[in-house]
Amino acid sequence: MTTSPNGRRKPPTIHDVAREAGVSRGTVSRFLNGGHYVSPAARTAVETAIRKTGYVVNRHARSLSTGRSDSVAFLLTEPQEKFFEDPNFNVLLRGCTEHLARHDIPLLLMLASSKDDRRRLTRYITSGHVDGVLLVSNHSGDPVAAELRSAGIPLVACGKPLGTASTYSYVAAADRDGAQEMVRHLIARGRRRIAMVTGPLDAPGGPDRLAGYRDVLTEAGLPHDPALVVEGDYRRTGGEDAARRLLSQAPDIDAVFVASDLMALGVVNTLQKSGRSVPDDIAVGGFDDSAAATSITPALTTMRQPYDRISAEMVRMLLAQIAGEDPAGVILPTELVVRESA
Amino acid sequence: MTTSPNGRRKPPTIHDVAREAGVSRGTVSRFLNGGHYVSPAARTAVETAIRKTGYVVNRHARSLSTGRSDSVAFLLTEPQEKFFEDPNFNVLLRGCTEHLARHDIPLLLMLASSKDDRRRLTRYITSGHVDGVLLVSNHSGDPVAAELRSAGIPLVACGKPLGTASTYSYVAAADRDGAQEMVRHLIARGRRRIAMVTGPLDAPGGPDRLAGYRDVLTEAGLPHDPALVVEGDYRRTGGEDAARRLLSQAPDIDAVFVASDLMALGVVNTLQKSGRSVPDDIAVGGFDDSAAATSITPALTTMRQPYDRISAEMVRMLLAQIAGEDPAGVILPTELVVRESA
DNA sequence: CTGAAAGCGCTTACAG
DNA sequence: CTGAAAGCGCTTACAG
Repeated sequence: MTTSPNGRRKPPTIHDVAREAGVSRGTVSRFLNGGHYVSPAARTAVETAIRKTGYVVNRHARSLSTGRSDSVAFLLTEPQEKFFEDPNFNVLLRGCTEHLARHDIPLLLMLASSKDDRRRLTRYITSGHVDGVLLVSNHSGDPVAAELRSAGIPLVACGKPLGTASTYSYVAAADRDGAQEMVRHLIARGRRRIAMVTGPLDAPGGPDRLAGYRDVLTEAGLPHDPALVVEGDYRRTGGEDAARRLLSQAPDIDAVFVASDLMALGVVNTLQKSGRSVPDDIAVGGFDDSAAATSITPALTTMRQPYDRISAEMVRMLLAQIAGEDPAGVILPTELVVRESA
Repeated sequence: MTTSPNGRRKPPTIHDVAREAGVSRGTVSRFLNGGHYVSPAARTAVETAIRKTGYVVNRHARSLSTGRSDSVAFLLTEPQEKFFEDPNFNVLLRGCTEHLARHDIPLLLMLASSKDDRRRLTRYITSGHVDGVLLVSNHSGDPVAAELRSAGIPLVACGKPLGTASTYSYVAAADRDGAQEMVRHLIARGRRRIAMVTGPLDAPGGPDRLAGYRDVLTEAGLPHDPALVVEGDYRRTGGEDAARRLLSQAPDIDAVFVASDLMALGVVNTLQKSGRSVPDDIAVGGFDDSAAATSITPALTTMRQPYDRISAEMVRMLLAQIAGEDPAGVILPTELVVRESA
């Protein structure tokens, strides 16, 4: 390490290591890239030299040479920006960061709020600055996803894309099965007049959870009353609005299945303010098992989404795709977590 | 754009632009880097050529050449990992990402959970992979911060470092002033037996908020009863524990100032479960004005931390430092937000 | 104001 | 198994 005029140390290069080890730079590079065609003696010498010099590869140089960037983007597109206020987001972002770190791959966080952002980021990504994209976007037919795919960028989305022609990979929870299980649980608790607050129906998860709810009503021989279903927006305030509407158009409900914990918080709050007791008067079941679930009284009974596994799978699939594998979809099971609200 | 064997498009290079514009690559580069010493004619030709070719600079090549990476790290170190579950974290992370995006600088998210992580990331950073670091670490004398600084890496921390010898920049809220204002508010509401749940006292903000509380007790001629002060950990469950202890060692309190909203949620919950009404029996004041503040009933009266400004300042200061400016500290004012809990 | 050329630190056929 | 050398796409003194 020499010191440059500005006081910052100049890191050792592959050249320093080669000199130290008494081999050529090519040999050092080969050692760095898997160690094929490197003799034991050379390997030892290089290992020692690396330790001695404190050498760390210059990724810019490597990237320039290989054409790979060895980094990936975590992209949040506009319609899902509110997800940022959702505790699930943290779990997902954190999981992805950690799993990537194990492969020594940095994560670039990208937020596409405006159309301008979208254009800028699409350009950035398609210019080869990242090897692939972890996409959080609930928008059906997100233009970004389409553009990225058509540019050949490896991509894994969180949530099952709506529409048929999804040409990209995704990882999702078993939304329909999970919804079924929750509604069955509500019925097992003796509830018969079960309402539902759905997520946006044009976003992944939305229609499937609603379908699961309907499946079980039919299965149990319960009537399908349109007054029982209200569309929400995955926000707490949306839950409050939904509960108010439900209370006015179907005041006799004895349970509500809410498609997200955050909305469920709003629902419980509004219900309690209106004088209803949860779960005695009205049972409430959520979806997610986010940190929010245990933040209220009564603690929320909910369907656990395996966000830890979801992030692990997203990373695994993205790396596989970067390595040349074809896109695929993965569905992970949810799990009923019974607490106090239902 | 030509198409390579693997089907991915090969992006145009500066060479393509130069050919298209009928100038040398040097001229294109000069145009790209500020446009100095470029004639109007050349400028126009280059602009047209860039548009026509869809050219985007290859940052790896640029970085290799300049020695700058044009990216920064957002680093969360171990003691503060729990911050990840704090809604404030999102606001901060998001703000930093957005402000950096305006300068076209990507943010690399880094989590240092273990000692291994710390070593790996320190190496990564000091090897010139990023130009600077936005640090979220509440640990006094964080070894990472010290190492980074001694390696000459530009660094801006969130929160005022404890200890005297802080050689790095920071942005913090006016913790002591804010605490004072909240306690004065409690007193103005007629409260006299005011308890406090502090943050960790070995972390930024902790001691200052406690000091502010004490300032006002003295100022109001109120006694300093050790039974009134309990140390928390910035988590919701920590708030619950603290409230339980308070209730047993000082059952006659009529107000609690809690050093964070998340802890305040736990405090309110425990208070209510014990049969106390908030704010009638016991008023509760929080700190942060995070999303959590309005998630409970009664809505939390709290001190607003200007996280939007904090992130803006952090980015501004980091870029200034990268450009050669000396480190500095910035303190931003807080603001009382009166809701229902006090 | 502009071009030719060196150099940034790697990887990777190519010859041996 | 190994070395010499070309090449990745930029920037930046240097000459003009």
